[in-house]
Amino acid sequence: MAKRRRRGSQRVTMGEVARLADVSPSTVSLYLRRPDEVSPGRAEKIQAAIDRLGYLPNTMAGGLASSRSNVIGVLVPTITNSFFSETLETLERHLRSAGYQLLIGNTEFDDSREEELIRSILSWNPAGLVLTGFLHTRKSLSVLANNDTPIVEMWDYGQPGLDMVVGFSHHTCGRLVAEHMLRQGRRRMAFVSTNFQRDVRARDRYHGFRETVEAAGGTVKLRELSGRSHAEETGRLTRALMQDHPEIEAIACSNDMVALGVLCECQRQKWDIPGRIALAGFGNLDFTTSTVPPLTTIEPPRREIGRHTARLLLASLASELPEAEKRLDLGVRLVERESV
Amino acid sequence: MAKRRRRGSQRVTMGEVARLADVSPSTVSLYLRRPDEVSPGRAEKIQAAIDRLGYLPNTMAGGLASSRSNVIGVLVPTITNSFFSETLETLERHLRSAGYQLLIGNTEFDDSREEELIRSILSWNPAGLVLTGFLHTRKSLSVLANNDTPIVEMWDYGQPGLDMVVGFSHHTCGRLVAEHMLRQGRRRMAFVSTNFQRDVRARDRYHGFRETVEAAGGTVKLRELSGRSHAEETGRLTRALMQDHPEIEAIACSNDMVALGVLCECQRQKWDIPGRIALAGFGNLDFTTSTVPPLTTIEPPRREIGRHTARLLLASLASELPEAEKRLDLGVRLVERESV
DNA sequence: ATGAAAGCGCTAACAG
DNA sequence: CTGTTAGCGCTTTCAT
Repeated sequence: MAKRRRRGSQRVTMGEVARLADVSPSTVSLYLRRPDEVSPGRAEKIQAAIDRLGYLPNTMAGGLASSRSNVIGVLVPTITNSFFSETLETLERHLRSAGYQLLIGNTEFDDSREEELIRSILSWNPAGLVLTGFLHTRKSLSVLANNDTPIVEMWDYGQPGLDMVVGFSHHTCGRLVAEHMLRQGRRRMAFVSTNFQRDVRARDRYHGFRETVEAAGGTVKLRELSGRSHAEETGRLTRALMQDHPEIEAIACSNDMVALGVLCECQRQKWDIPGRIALAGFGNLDFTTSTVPPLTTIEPPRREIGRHTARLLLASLASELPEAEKRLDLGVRLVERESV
Repeated sequence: MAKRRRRGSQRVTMGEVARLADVSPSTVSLYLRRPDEVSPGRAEKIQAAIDRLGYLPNTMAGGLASSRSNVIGVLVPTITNSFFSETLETLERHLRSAGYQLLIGNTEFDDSREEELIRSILSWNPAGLVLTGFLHTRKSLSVLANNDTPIVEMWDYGQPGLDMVVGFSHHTCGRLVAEHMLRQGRRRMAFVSTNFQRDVRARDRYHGFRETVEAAGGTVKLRELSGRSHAEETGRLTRALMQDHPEIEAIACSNDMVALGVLCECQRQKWDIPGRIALAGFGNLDFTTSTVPPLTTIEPPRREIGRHTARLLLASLASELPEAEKRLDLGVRLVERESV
């Protein structure tokens, strides 16, 4: 049944629909875009022809002719991470219901890959572009400058940005955790983190943490994983950390997965949390409510970022976004549970 | 500097490059596609013009003219799930290096959304299509039948499929866990699962588990979450389960996140694992090595699915795939740790 | 090796 | 409300 025409792009064209419905192609086109501007009788015949032939419009032809597209490019460091993937999911939902298609690119925390992806996405003539963070290569910047596509930089806040910004301050996250631990009387602290090279935002959180702790007269030992959060390495690092610095009273982690690794190691070593040691994460992942003890963490506005990014993009596309509303700090919230 | 032409699709065209390089547009086109078929001198001038103007080819125009595209559509139930997202990441890497762009769609475990997405992706005239599983609406099937796009159905195995298949048997996963538990002398079992409606594959694992246990004279109590794995609900369900059926000696979970919830609840209730109760998950997520005790689980070939899906697609696109190699069972592996 | 010409399938004025 | 007429920016024969 299938496989009739090899290399057969779109099988049935608008022209064929038009012929079958006995109207002109432009009427079909109009019907597809603004159905109620076509007389009911013809509309019906056109729809019948479409169904009969199984017609699917050719997006490329449409895009070329109208010189605009319903594509929105989104670049994230990795989709293998519930932070970004939940943002993506929300973004997709909102944008799709407005008729847009996401073109998702994985930069793998690599600026030059981002550059390549920006080019590749721009060549689709996208209606909008969403990037993660403020860090882009000089070349990316110049490509972007030559382009009037609306851009949202998300998941970060605090720098001017290229166009629109939707995020929050990671520095503040670190500060909030530090303040909370200090309040509980802890002074000797450590920060266990995924690799800073991979994740610049983890570094910002670290800086916020360290500055706050030190300003209060405390100390911070840093332990950086070699890559993404890896459970075994986290355990090993934690063990070594506690051996080298048995005085440590609190550990802040760059994210909840790392914190889970630390927590398990503490269970294993019978270091009571929060008696012997306090522990905090970042992300408020689902499991943090159920660990023993439940994990104190930071709730980042993952889905809100998606929602507002979509909103700003759509407003910008409709030229309805005043300059003053182009930057949005969504803020974060400390979730106090029992581990600190 | 920026914002010159509003609604200005592509700023610089191939024609302008051609003019600046003093060649014809078709030579530029040729240079872009097969650089070594133009004379070195002109090639150089063309490249200079491209750089000078910051030319980016218009993908839509190219696609329309050649009536083929470098798009490959991928439909997954959710990207918010490391199973699919790792497959996606791998798939993307392999396909991108072959010059393809992924168009990713989220079906949200909803057949009719899948149908809509299939149409939407097909309208891009994609070079290939990747779907998750075998379950599609009748309409999706008929749209697909009218189309000669290569299709891979992934993450499942055991049915004929539409074209190519890359996956593994979820039924086998359930069986492997059951056999392992039976071997350890357990008979009274339970299966705690994410919602079957959302995840048909979890149901297959359950069936594999149940059939094997019952064939050996054991029993299986089923507890189904109302949605995706939710830590609090998992804890609640586990507590109730153990209260209603204190005789239970082993719990198999539909995935590792659920297992983590159960494990934490057991810690909380001081039910020794595996002494009082054995526990197994599915997924071999990173944290499973570090929990106390480490979690026995099933390793699904997440990244292999991505790799082989890319391989089959590419081979099929090059018409180099014999019928016999269109179906691939990647198998799974039981990872025995200390929780069973 | 290069260029001229003819579209790809659709949209967007415009005229009726 | 409907049809005619031009393209959108590129690729692809086919000559040269």
